[in-house]
Amino acid sequence: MAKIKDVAAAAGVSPSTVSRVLCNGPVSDKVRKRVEAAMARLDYRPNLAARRLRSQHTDTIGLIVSDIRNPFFTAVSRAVEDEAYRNGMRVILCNTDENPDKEAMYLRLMQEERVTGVIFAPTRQMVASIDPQALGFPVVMIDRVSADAATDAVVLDNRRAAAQLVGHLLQQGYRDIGGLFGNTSNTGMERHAGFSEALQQAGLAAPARFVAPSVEAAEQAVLQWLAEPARPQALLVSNGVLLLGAVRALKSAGLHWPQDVALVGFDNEVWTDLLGDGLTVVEQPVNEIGRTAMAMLLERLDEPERSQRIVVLQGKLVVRGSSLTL
Amino acid sequence: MAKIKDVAAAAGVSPSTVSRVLCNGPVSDKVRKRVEAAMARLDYRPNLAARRLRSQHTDTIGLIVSDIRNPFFTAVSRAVEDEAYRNGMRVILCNTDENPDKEAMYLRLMQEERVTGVIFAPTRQMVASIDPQALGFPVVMIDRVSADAATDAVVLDNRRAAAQLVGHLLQQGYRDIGGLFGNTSNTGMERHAGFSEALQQAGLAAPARFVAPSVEAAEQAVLQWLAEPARPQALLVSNGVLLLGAVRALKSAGLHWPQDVALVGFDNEVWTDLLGDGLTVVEQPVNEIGRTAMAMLLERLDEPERSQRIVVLQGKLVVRGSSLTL
DNA sequence: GCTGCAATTGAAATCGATACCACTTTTTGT
DNA sequence: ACAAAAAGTGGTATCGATTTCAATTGCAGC
Repeated sequence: MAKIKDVAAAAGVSPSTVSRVLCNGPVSDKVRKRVEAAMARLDYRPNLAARRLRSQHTDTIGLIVSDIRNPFFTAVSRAVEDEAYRNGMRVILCNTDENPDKEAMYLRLMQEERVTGVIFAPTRQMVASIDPQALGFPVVMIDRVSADAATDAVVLDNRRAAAQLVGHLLQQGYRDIGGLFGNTSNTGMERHAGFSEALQQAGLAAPARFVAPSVEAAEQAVLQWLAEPARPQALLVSNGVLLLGAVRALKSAGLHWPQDVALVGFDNEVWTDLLGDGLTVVEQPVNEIGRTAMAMLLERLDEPERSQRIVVLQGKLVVRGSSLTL
Repeated sequence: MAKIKDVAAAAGVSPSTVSRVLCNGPVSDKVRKRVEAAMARLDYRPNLAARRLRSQHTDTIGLIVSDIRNPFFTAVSRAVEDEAYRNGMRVILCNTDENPDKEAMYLRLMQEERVTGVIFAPTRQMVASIDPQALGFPVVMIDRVSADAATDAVVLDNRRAAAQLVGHLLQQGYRDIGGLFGNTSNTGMERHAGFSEALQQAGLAAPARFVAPSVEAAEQAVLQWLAEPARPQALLVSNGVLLLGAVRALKSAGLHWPQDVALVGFDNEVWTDLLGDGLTVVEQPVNEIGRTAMAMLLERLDEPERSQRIVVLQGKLVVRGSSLTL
């Protein structure tokens, strides 16, 4: 494979000049044309490893999520990647499966890659221990931040979104409302907080359960809950994965919404409006989350010393049949 | 950030020795311990760019798909990434949006990255023009290969799968069967071939339509088709994305399956068993596809001269309510 | 105690680009 | 027309690791 020296020889110039052509440095048009012709003739491809080593910038960002198969992360990833490539950056994607060991391992990998920055959806254990200073690159957290995080972040207004769902259920006449939340992420905790507050303000109890963030765990929990005598009239479910589990549970128990139990949740996944009269959900602005995270990372790189910033985005309540009046 | 020289100085050895510790070369236990202590003390992280440049292997593979938001590719990607990381390799993910220009651009990027190999789901236009020799790295194609491809490949037995669906519909008593296929991928073409053959063998017509691979295009096409007087009794839809469009179309037209029209398709997405009595589909072995593709890439790297190999996997017919007897 | 071989270690070259500096040529201003 | 500034070009050092080769050490066998 041709290298810069070969191109230089073929074009009758120095390697420096070829490099300048590559980087849009000052080169006369005549020479630039000759060099470009030589590159084309030799089918030259600059070696990015060499370039990164010498120039000390990798133009690469890390994107660390729990599981790309979660449609929320799929959508966010896609938005991040588009925005990254648009800015001439590469993305390294990592799945942690909510496993703090994997998180640590991938953060280490990011250091070895000398990434320019990282966009990270951390588990609850990890949130507080992320220190961009020690890591050596800026971090933008998404989806699961707490107030004590030391980085920029893009989050949904989880409390408010949960409260909105509760408010909607109250307005529809429901009083016995249960909440199901993921136990590994801060997001679950915040949604739980919003859920509790809203119900307490209404003077109602706020029975909540916490499960591992998997379809199966949610399905089992819901099955069990609905089999109990004190079954809630309505169920609020904290994210799309758990919501799928809840739907499966209702289906296998032969229960229907909203007659047997009303169901509301988070994440406007493609199937939520196909089921019966549709599921009422809070839709997250997934594209905006991804785009914003990438934009914040770029801004931070531009201006490393600016103060920490947290962008809070609002969800959109999408009312469908699963939460109608009894 | 500490470099190998600093570690060497701290441990009182030469950089060569540190490098040997890093690469499990021959080092005495005593020295190895000292070096490892020094690394830990300095929080040393090897610079992968430097390592790649010098060692001439990047341990990185490219994964080029049309859109990670397509659940089929999501699942395959995840499998590829797991298998890659398990073998100490990094993955660079690219979305081409079925756009040949983007495909070319990303292949070029892969050359600049000096990737070890690429796993690629190409558009129909691209399939024949991929030449691993010219590219400089081995390629394993997935999902959309034709007989004239010059690379290793992992594919579903698309003809047979389509024929299976048709056979199932025939057995259930359907005779007017229409097919909807994506017009950008070879996969669509093969499924169409299997569909046509099966119907011709039964002495029946095989009306088929081709659309852009998007939910919207499929929805519109199905709406229009079902509004025509010569509406088919059953519809076979070529992949999960189009299937979603078809479901939306039926819903908005107020039609029900299987009474108004039977519906079968590809890709066992999470929502296919939640709708009514469920959708009959062929499930692709997504994990196996990803794992196998990665494994084939590794084998090819191990043995560059071995003859081209195509692994054909079988889909699994999952019968549900959408295709029951009239 | 000496020889020979294997196991360790170090010195220096190298991977392929960019950065920096110095030098030449061209352009600009007066 | 001349000085000063700007533009264009080449030479060389350098990024941070691995690799190669040579040198040293340790140890077994006699």
